[in-house]
Parts: sequence; structure tokens; C-alpha cells
Amino acid sequence: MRELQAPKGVSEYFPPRSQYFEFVRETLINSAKISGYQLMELPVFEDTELFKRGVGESTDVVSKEMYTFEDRGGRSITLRPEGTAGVMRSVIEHNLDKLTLPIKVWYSGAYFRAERPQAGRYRQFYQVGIEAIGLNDPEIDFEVIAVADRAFKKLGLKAYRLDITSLGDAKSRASHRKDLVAYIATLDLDEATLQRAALNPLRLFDDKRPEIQSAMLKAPLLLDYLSEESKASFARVQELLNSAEIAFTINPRMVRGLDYYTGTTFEFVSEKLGAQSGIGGGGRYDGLMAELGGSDLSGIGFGLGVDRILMACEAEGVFDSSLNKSEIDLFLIALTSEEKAYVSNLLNDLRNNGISCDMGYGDRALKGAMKSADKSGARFSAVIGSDEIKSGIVALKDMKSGESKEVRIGALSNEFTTN
RNA sequence: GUGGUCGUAGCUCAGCUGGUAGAGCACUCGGUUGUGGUCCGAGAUGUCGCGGGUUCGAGCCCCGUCGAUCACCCCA
Repeated sequence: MRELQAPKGVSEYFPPRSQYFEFVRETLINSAKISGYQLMELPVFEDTELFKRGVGESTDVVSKEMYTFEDRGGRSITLRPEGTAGVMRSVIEHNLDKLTLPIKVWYSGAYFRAERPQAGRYRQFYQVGIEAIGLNDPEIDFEVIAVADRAFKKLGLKAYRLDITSLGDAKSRASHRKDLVAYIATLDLDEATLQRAALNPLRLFDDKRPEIQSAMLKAPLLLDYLSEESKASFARVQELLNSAEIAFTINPRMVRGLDYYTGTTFEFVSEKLGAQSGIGGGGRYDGLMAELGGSDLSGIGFGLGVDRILMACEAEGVFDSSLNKSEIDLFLIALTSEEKAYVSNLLNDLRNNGISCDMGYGDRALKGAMKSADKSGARFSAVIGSDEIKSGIVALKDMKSGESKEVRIGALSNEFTTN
């Protein structure tokens, strides 16, 4: 073991892969921006109470996966395990709910869950999320799903599916729960499973053991208990998805891990990843804001897993030629150490003019410097020795064709401003 | 948190039934004086994850530990 290493289960991105990470994240963010969502930048740690009340104490996330510690003032602090609760807190705290509705925001950053790491599951991971607060319309449900889907399509992803369901309103859920609990009581289950069922009976639908799956086949489904209103709203969401040609599957057995979901709920699943295949998910949350002490506004949002989406992109090979290796236009080489200062100044001037460029040193091995130029991905290179400085003319070499042309050093920046 | 697999040069890995380590790629230098990507030649590189044990002797065996990975729980 090295003396210093990253804490267990964190993901890190460095060149060259970091450019793909950045590309994925920017693509996700852009999809939100073009739909009218605005940035919300929030703290990565919050009062522990926020997550207990917002996410729900019965959830695994809160009961056993939070990074919680006491700060120097004796306050209980938790590194955020998800994004929605923090957004609600901030909206309430700054009275944004008193402004024009809906509030539409996006956010991006690191989230923390103390789970056993696995491919695609990290203790610090990255999400891009959006929230649309203050409107309970099927149109906005559709919009939120479409923002995610558009981003995935823009990235070039194909092997993913969208599962949706509706958890209905409070009344629908209550009557379903009664019947479901009664049904589960007739099953012969082990202690651990019974305990899970007591916290949230819906979880049994998600159990991967075949005997549980078959036992749940005849269990009452929440979708059959939806009120007329919920049913109509869910139908409208489906119509909108259909006309937008966004393929989806209704999955009445889908269960989300956070307690606050109500109404339309959805999940994007990649077919190219292993067990951790959920690349994004979200849904409507009716009571959350009131629960946290704000106005009784409904909202809907999603969280997209940047790490997993990046892995899905790699698995589908969408990056082949879609990205440039570098953002550098020009690579300058000082032939010997004599010219270093001159080239350094020239480089600085070019950069002041907005031209992306870098330099290398020839010293003894010009070959090595040319290799650096090649690896930098720069479109052009130019070697500068005493002759060039004297004449004021350099041979600007096109690295792709290998051809070069003479250019006055003073006019170098004009070569690039045109593109 | 539970269980399985794995941990050898920067990367991907080989190393037979225990005798103190290799390959490919990458890297550095060179193939006549100042031009990369192909080719040829030469070279550097490892406390074999870490700690302990068994043994005359361990990269290969045993225990622990750290990490990765796969699955479960759960989820992005």
C-alpha cells in the first residue's frame, strides 16, 4: 500500500478520461439549460436533520449509508446523499417559493453514500439533477423525463430503457397499502424480509430472490388503486411521451429508494452495465416541501448518475471520434534553451489574443519536442530558433498533412482568429 | 454490512509441482548537422499491495490487513 491513497470507494477522473467525464456532465447540464432550468449551487453538507426528515428515516440511505459527523460547534452534519432535500431547504430558506412558479433549477456535484463500493457504485459519486417546483401537471412531469432522455440521446446512448409508474396520491397509496400488507401477511417469509416489509411493503416487489418474485406475482398493484385524477394524469404523461417518441415501459413493480416519491416516478436503466445499472431516476414529491417547513408545493425532479452514464457511454462506444484530443491550436517549440524566453513571451501574447497554445523545449532532442507537439493534439506546430527570431518568419506546420507554410511571427494570431 | 474472486514494471498481463522476476504497449536515447505520427536499434523501470508466519529458501503455501472487482442488501 502506498503511504497515501484515496479513501475507499471514491471515483477519480484524470486525463485523458476526464475529458469524457466533462463532456458527459456538460451534455446533461446543457439539456437542462435549454429547457429553462437555472443553476443552483448548494453546500455538500447539511444539517443531519434535513435528510432524516426529507429522505425518510426508514430508508437505507438514511439509516445506514450517511456520512454523519459532529462539527466543532457540536452540530450534527451530514454529507449530502442526494440533492432534492437540499434544494427544498434552500428554496424555503430564501423564500423562492414566494416568487413566480414553477421554480426550475439544475445542479451538479458530488454526493456521498457509505456503501460497499462496486463498479458503478462509489462512496463519492457525481450527479446532475433538476427540480421543477410548484406545479403539479402531467406536462411538467413529461418535461422532466424528456430533459433526461434528450441528454442521453444527445450523448448517443441507445441501449437504455425508461421504466415509469405512478405512486398516485396519498389516498390511493393508503388503500393499496392496506391490501398489500394483508396480502404479505399470508406469505411465509423470513424475519429480515418481514422487517423490510414492515418499513415499506412495496420493497418486496423489488426483491431479487425468485421465490419472493413468484410469491409477489399475485400481490395487489398500486396502479390498480389510483384515483381517477391520478389515473388521468398518468395517462396524460404517457400520451406526451408517446407523441415525443420517447419509448417507455410501465413497470408497476418499480420501487424507488427514497420515501418522498408520489405520483409519476421513473427510472432510466442501461442495458450495458452490471448490477448497478440505474443511470438516473426521479419522480414527483407532493408532501416533501411542507414536511420541511415550507409551503405545500408539489415538485418533480431527477438525479442522473454521471459516473454510470460515462460507463454506459464507454460500453456503447459513443466516443470514437466525437471528441477532440485537445483544445490546443498551436504548439511552439524553442529550438534551444536560448529561445525559451522569446517563445515564452510569444506564447503569452498569443494567449492574450485568445489563441490556445502550448510550448515544448527542443534543447538537444527536437524529435522529442515534436513528439510532445504530436501528443498535445495541436493542429499546428512551429519551431523557433535563432533564424526565425532574426527573420521574423516561422514555418507553420499542419500536423495532419505535414505541410508547412511561412508566416510572419507578428501575424501568427491571424492564422487562428478566422476559425 | 454479508459472501466469492483478485492485487507482479506507468498500462495490460505471463511467471510450470515454492529456489530472490519477464513480455507487449508506453517511456528515454540513437538511426549524420533544426521537425512528430510508420520502421529499425539501444536503454531505464519493480521493497511481486502491506504486515506477520511456515520453510534452508516464497511472487507462488498459511493468517491478518488495505484496496479493487463480482454478487447480495440498496442505489446514481
